Amino acid sequence: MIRTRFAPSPTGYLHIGGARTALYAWAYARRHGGAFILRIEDTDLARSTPAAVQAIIDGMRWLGLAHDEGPFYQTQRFPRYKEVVAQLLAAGQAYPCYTSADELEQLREAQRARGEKPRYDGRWRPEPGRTLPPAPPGVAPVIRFKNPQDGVVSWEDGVKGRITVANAELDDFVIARGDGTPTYNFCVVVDDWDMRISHVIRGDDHVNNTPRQINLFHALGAPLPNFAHLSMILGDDGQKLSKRHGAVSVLQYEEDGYLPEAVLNYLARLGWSHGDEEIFTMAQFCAWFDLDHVTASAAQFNTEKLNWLNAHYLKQADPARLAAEIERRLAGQGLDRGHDIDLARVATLYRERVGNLNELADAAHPFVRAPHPSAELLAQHLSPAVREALASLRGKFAGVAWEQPVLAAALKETLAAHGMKMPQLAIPLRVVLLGQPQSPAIDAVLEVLGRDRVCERIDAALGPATS
RNA sequence: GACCCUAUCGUCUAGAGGCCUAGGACAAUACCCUUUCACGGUAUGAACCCGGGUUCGAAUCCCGGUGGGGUCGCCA
Repeated sequence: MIRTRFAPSPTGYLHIGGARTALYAWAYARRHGGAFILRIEDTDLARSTPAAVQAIIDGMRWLGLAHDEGPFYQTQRFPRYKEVVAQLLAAGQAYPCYTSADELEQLREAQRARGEKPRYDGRWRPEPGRTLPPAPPGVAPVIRFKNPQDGVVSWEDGVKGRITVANAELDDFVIARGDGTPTYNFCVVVDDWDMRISHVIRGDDHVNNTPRQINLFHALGAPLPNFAHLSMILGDDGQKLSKRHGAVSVLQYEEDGYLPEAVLNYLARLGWSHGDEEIFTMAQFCAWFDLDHVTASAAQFNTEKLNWLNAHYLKQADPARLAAEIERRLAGQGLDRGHDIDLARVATLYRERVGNLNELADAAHPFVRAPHPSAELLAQHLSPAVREALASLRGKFAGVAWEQPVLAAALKETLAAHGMKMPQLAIPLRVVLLGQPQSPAIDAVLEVLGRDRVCERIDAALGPATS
């Protein structure tokens, strides 16, 4: 049974890198008919917040990455961790350490000065034949894991291949703090063991933790899961993503008018490939996804390609769905009431010309509220000849059947009668009706706008002087 | 600094020794389509980090260099 998990720490929102990690872990489980587990790693009581938990869950929901089990919270598993710590202590595989934070800092400083890798020196590590100093009174010790000192730890990483680290590089890391709460490297192991995780798919930044965790698995007599480390995603500018720089919440993409399927497709393709396939559904992705084709090197985020995918999905999106999205956005501007425009028709008209939902809502704007083209714009487009043609067109519009072919015919008659070419009349008409010189085919716009609005707007533009 | 990882067009990538005069996609440029602007279509330019090996033959394997990234917390 394949079991994967996504294990974010709730210290912030779900960003694009986390989303991709979740996506790959999810797809891997789906691909193999396994289970995808959501686990909230909130052992850092000081930094974890319920709001962040909610933000992560909301982000996952927006993307449609449903978990089969969980969410599990590490803070609710403290008794279990305590039990395992006690077990390790009893077996002599962990020990209390009374070194203070200050002493540790001094130690690291000295090591750095000597050009060494800063690490705990094992001063409280019990060894046969070694006498430890008496425990300082009043100090609550941390518990450290007794890491093997010889040999190497080696594993076959699902994306990076064989990775080998010497135990001499590792120190005895803390598994429980002075206050008794367990720490990350310890909890992950106990959880992955208890939850029978078969494939640990996570960010690149955990590669260095893996050998320690493997040693812990061994000490616990637990079976080893497979590990796969995804390399990181760089910003559009090639710089590392951080809260300060470019790392935005996936929900920000929702705000910015992206469709979740576009974001998902983009993320799927960022760091993984299936030959030349660029556009595919999540069902296809799940059928194809494999670790072998995940790239080992870092990938740079490219907003333009995301935009292209978004435009692609917009073109084939259901008009009713788009109408709801437009409505939601218009509501945000207080424009959702007092109109009888069929927004689904507006969406059909514009969905292949815009890049995102916000642009779509902007395009719908003049359908819902009469535009106010500036005097300059009107002056620029409404020459006397144009006004004349417009007036006669207005006359035709009053009595004609309101259907696109009929409207097109009326337009052509007017053109012929006034010796004009289509753009000469269509562009001014666009300015008058929508407040801008570009739009979809003018006859289609006319039809969706409706007779009343069209006539009102032409009248308003021509003013009382013309009749 | 130490350790670990990594390196194909500007970007995402295909490529698992001969199929590569290196393929696709985004972006760029040009043209076509056209009722404007888009969309769409066609075409063009654009890359194997460097140096050594191994081999009849290397983008592909090995070593070194360089660049990039990660980690070195009683954070996760």
